[in-house]
Amino acid sequence: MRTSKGVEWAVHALINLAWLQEAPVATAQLAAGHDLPPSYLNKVLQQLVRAGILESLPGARGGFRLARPLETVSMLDVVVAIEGDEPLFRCAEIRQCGTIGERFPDSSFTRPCSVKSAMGRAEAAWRKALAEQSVADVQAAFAANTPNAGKRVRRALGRG
Amino acid sequence: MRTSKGVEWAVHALINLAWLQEAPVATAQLAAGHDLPPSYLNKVLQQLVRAGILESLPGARGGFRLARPLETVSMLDVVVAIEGDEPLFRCAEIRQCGTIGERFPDSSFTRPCSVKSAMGRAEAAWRKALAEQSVADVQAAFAANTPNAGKRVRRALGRG
DNA sequence: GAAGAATTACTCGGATACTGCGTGTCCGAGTGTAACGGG
DNA sequence: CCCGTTACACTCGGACACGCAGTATCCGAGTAATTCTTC
Repeated sequence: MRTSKGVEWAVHALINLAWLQEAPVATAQLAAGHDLPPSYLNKVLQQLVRAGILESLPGARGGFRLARPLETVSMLDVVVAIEGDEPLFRCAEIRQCGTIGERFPDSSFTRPCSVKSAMGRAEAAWRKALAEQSVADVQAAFAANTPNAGKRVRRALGRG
Repeated sequence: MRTSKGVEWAVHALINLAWLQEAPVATAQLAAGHDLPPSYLNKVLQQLVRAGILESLPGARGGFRLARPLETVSMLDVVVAIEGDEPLFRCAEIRQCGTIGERFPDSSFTRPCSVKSAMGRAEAAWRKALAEQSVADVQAAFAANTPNAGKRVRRALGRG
């Protein structure tokens, strides 16, 4: 079990787009910025568009642009946009199957499975921690580590 | 991204083994208990043995047995035993690559990646929640939902 | 010189292959049990 | 009747296929900018 690479790509792309307020950036430029396969990055960005985080502009001089400020985009929003909102732990209800499960009356299974509940509590903690961090926070931490981050990014993308 | 089925199987198997204190149980019996593929369940149980949670007894009348009481086994122990201790989010350090990454001096990357840190905080919360719940707790919750759970399991496995 | 139409170049978007891991299955090595024969 | 030996049945353990989701790629539809022609 591991998160797909798309999450890391998406967050970095969002931060880079935030440095370049307004101006749309093409997939090829963003991909070259971090040595990523352009076509696959494009698919990731499309998922962010469907989630309402980005907006796309077609045609020449087109590209992707932030649909709303990063302060309003949580890390959970990004993860859900890329990975989908399926739960990490999907209970198959095996407690109800087999020679053991059949020994219990159906009324035993009206309460949720205790294994599912335990895993669900941990997953809720994970989601909560993700929801409490905005991508803007991550951008700020990045900027704190590296001087002139915004300026460097703008120059690297030829918009400085 | 989703946890493998083996986690659910492992927890149920551990709880069932806990009802039958001492007596070793063969894979085939545990598998029949919840309608699981025996050979694959066997592989899962082997992983629990390597983690020191179960112990295996070869030969006729052999099988698997708890190596230590479930109070000392956390849900995190089970997840790590099945899924491995790899982090959920593996940072590829793409921040250092490409036209953008190359614009930053190496000294910028002595601090950990902010994206990695953000994802790591959420993962830590997940692990903490898992570590705070023992499998015995889950067993207790299961027993609270279903009357005579232990007796039913022992009868289903022919040890009643 | 200005306006409009055709052309061009560039972009996104989805349809199409490939790879790796989770899933599932099979067979062999090893061991405790039981049966059997001898004392 | 008791003990040693032999054969057996059962178990785990690891080696071998399969399928699906994540990964990666390519090509077509559509649009804005540009160019050319005409007035």
